[in-house]
Amino acid sequence: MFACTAPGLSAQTKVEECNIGSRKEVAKLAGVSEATVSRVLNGVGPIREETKLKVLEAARQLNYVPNVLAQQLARRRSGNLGVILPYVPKVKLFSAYYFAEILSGIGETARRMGYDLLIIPLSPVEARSYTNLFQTQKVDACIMLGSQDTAEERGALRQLHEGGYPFCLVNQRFDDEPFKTIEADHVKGGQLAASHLIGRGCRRIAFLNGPDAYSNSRDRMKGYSLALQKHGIAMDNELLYRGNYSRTSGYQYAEQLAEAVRAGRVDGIVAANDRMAIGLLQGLREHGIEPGKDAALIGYDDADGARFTEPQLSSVAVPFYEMGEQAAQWLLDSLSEPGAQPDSSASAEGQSVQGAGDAVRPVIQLPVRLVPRASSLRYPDLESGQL
Amino acid sequence: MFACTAPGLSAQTKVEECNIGSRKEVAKLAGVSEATVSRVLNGVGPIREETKLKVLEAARQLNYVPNVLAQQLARRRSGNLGVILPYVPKVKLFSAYYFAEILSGIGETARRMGYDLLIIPLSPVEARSYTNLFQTQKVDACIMLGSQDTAEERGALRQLHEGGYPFCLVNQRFDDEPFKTIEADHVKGGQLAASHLIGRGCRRIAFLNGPDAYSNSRDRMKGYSLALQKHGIAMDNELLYRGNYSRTSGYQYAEQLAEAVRAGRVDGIVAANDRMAIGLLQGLREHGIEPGKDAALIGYDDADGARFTEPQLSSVAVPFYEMGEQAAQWLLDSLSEPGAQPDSSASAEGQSVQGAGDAVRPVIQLPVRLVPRASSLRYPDLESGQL
DNA sequence: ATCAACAATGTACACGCGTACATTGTTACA
DNA sequence: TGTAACAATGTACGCGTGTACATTGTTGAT
Repeated sequence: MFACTAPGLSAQTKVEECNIGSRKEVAKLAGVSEATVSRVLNGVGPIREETKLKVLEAARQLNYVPNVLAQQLARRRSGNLGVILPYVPKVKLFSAYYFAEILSGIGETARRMGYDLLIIPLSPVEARSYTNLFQTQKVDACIMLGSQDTAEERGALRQLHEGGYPFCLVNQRFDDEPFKTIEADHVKGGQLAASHLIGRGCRRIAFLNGPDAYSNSRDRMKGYSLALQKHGIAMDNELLYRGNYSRTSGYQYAEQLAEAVRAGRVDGIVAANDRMAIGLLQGLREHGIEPGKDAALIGYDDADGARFTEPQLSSVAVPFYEMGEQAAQWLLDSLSEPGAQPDSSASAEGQSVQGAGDAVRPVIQLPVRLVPRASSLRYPDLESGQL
Repeated sequence: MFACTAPGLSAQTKVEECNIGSRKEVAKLAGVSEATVSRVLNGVGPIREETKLKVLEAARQLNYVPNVLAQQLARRRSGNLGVILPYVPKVKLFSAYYFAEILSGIGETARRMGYDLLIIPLSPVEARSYTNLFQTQKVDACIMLGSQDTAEERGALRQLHEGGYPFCLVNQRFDDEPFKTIEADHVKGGQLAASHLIGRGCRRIAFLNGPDAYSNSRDRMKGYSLALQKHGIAMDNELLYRGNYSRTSGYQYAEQLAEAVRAGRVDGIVAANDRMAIGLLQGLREHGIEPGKDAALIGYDDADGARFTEPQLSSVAVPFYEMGEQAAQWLLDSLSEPGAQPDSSASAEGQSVQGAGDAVRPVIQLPVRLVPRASSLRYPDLESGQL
């Protein structure tokens, strides 16, 4: 009847029983009560060694595996760590370096801590309510990727926080909100990028930024402007461009920027991520501008692709993998803390926000690192008019 | 007491009750039995319109959300689609174009069909037993990514199949096994790649392949050799190289291949994936060989990076996203089929293998597509000795 | 000898849901 | 008018665990 009665194939693994025995059968075979079986398998309470062995042997013999679903119900814990992926039209999220790295970090940590990863791609249609996710008990905690600072999102997250549900944002900070957040020091990153170009002799530095709905966009902008200010270079609004972090959106500015470089109005470009930078780099070359020579170009993220281009793309490395690791670690640690009432952390952190303190704001910032490559070499002696 | 009693913040969303009411409370408020509540919410059996409204109103008022854990237990279905990720040392899997695309496809389809994605990264230590996953009821079905053809893996999958657990392999075929499989036509792909180079005038075509543990490696090899044979070019074992699909492993052969090109022993190179091709491309250029000019180079997969290089990399596009979609679709469809006994498909397909038939082998093959770019241009007039 | 303390185990129930079966009220048709 | 069919709902139980509490047997101190 069952497949395990199939003939010859794979005598490799001897399966003594094929259908999954339940706890009851184990108890009967071992000659003890179900409770004892449970205790043995969970290592709870004092058990006579002999009994323990009997139970374990019976379990082995029946090929017993506890039903996780039932455990979850009884324990009122799913053992799942949710990962929310935003819906971005026409973009395959996993394919973005950024997401892929963070997910890897989360996945590894979750595995180590005995949690499973429940991936939840947001639907484009349904209203954004995260509480539902927790109410159904599908997840014990949740990590939000790629969320944007919109009123709707802010509201949904507040509701979550007020409900005392543990969650953590990665690479997106909501100012004036007490949300757990892991991010990188993008102000510093923007500063590093711009300062690097300045150090290479650039004085007219364009900045191709991404949407302001991302705190990291705003942070990089701040860093860029700090760097200029520090070196006594005036900000020029004409040199600020806005893309959407796609390669295409970088490519689209190529003509305009090539013209500006040729006219001597731009001698260096900071792009807010590598995808845009790569698109831009290719476009510039098509328009006869050689990055690293006619103008310096630096990207951001230090994605794989930065090493594929010609010339190779200077960038700012962001520890996405580590950010994922830490987010998961932090969140899962907080679950096993003493005051693990869903309420506790909410109210505690609420205090720190109500009060003066920014000190206790639950935001962890990881450092970024400049990665200079050929695209930002730029020989100052080849200024403009060279072509 | 609860966080929802917090003051001012976010009057945005009125939550009438904060703690999750259970079915019992809804029943009481609506003045019906729990069974009726259940029926209304699941749309089962005939219900009087008036009762239905009463129940729905009560549920709304109590902010009732069914406990998924309990549903899963009662229904004996988790509603989770498992995705097994192999453990590859030092490789962040999500970051591979290949995985990212497939996962996106799976994710989208799963979402559409009401399933959640349970990501299961294999641990490096524990023995490879997949049955446990099903026995614990964590997943209803499972998609295997990146599995290799080893004795251990074969055994584990057989066990799964014999247990009647529904699973599906993606981009990896186990010959002589009745496993559900979605792959691409890599024989054709290898043929396309090699034929393309031949069409561009190449006659001494090196092949940088990946490990033979992957069926797609073997298939491409077959395609490569078919193409040569078809054009009357003799196979030369000296021209076969073996990498591990990493960029580094491509880079490592650069010196050797540059030398061969220079010596006129090689005028075209097929690489079995883009990562190796990109590493190779960069290495070749460092050694003074210009792909697309001194020799033709073509990669495989048509990853993002293929458009980043200089010259841009010719490649063979593989519909990874669609493969993910179809795998998920197929698997989830099969769950709701009439003969949805875990046993049925196993025995049925077992037949087809015991018998003569290869016709019913549950393998779906998707087409691949040549994507010519600059790296395979190669002007025949610049044969060898040009440098 | 008595009784407290404790080890070891069994009994009983809760977890929150789905659903088979029983029950009641209504309709239609003989 | 009797009855079969059916609509609408309630009752009762199973899903497979975890665990509080009860029970029994043993030990050690009084």
